Amino acid sequence: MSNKYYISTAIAYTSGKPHIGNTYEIVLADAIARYKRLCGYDVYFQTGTDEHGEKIEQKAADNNLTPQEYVDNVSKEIKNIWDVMETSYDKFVRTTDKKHQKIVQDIFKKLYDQGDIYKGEYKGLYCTPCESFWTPTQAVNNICPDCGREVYETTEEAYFLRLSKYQDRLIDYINSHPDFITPESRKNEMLNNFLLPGLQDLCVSRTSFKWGIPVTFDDKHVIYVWLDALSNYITNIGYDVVKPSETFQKLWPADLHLVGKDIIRFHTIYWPIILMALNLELPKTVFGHPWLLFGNDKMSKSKGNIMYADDLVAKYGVDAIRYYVLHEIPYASDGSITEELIVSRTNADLANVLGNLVNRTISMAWKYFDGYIYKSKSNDDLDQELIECVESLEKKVHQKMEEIKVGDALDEIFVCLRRCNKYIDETTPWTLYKEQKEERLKEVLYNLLESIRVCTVLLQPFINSTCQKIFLQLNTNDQDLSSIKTFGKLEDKHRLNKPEVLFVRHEI
RNA sequence: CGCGGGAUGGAGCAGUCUGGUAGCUCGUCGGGCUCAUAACCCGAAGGCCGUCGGUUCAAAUCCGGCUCCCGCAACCA
Repeated sequence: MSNKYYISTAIAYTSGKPHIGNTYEIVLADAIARYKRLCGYDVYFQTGTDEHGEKIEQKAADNNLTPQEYVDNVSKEIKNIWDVMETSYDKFVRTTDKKHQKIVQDIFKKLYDQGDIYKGEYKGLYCTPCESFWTPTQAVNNICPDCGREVYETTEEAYFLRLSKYQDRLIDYINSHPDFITPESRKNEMLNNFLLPGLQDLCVSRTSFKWGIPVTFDDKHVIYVWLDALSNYITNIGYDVVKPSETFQKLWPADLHLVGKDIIRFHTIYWPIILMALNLELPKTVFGHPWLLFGNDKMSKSKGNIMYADDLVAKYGVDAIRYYVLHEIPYASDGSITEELIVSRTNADLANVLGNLVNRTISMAWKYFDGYIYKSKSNDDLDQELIECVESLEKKVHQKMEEIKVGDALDEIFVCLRRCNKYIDETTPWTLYKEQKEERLKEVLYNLLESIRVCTVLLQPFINSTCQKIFLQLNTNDQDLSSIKTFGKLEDKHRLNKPEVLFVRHEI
């Protein structure tokens, strides 16, 4: 029984620097990947960049670079942002990798040979800057609905993927696998808008530009985006049209594809059909996550409301930004980000609830016992209430994470942290100290420190750096899930390190 | 009548499936405490749960009409 877990993000398009909304996905994937590792899974976490297409060709030309030089730069920039966000991907793939290109060519040929790809003609209204075709109802008055520029009637010889052939199989699959597309509203969209009315075949090649993977048997054509980009999920883990590797056998099918809601269609219709045509299993779950809006508006350069992850991290710290995006996007509806919101969220949760709790508790341990802690066996009602809250936490977090409700999982942990702050006021350690109730004071501090430790163990997937700082202050190596199965892992007569402020408060 | 999601105290959300004193975070006001990062804890004010009608002993919750907002609507990262 393999306990592998294969999680992916969509690969980022190298048309420019990704903004905080684009960066959300990698952070979300990272939190899930780290959580699964904490749970003992053998996790494989893949991300990367999608580097072909006409838009890239033009951008490169605008910058007086070759397309390869251009994507090398942007891919590096994207990878850097992923690193700034402290994401723990196992592999960063690029669609310009030789190996990927070769296997995509093999896949294209295989599908052609077996009749799933055929040569035809594409006719439609095309917007060159947007690199996209539009239907007459979309492009009213021949104006591109996306950029407002004029579209032109174009006819192009092209290869098509026979989607209709697999349509009924896919509908059955979706209906019999309720977890395949989440959230459920996305599933309905796919079924009602595309599958049930009947699929048109998908155009999978272009002759209008060169920057793409060539079709081996017809050199006018390059392979168009989706067959190239989607295949990254298998080409980088050892897929081969003749003999897939052992690694591939172990890792495929993927457990979770994380994608933006804008490209859910490609991942839940085109990709499954490509896989069916290759006679491969389908990924277990595709999650179409919502977006991060600036206030109520979509982030865009023309609106001038773009926020970049690296700028925000420089200003507020990586965990403040990770916490913000993970907490703020509920599950099915879009989230919102502004600097004011970041500041108030950071102050309220990270500085006031978490940071201050850790600081005041460790400060008391130093003030009253010179940094030593003493294990107790307390049975006070107040203690029991706190301990129950802490002992039930892992299960609650687990449930939320299984549903990919990361913000809710964080909320559960913060309920416990708030409970700790309340416990301090209930037990008033400073009074115990004055009244020289030393044994009780030891108990209270122990319960607090152990509660903090448990919460910290569970916070690791989300804000790892901060958790490492807390563990250092607690001076403990008990950081894995097995250490929180029973309350009371911190050892008797253990000595803490000095307290240090975890999050400074910001002014708006 | 294209499909789907939503409308809950000042803001953001949960609760709706499985009807029965409307809950959480932030904000406001009052109080407490002093270990701590002007933080923490307690209390209060503030909602006819979008609207109209129906079912029921009882509706935020079930059924129907209406209004408004949002997503999707095919080769767009």
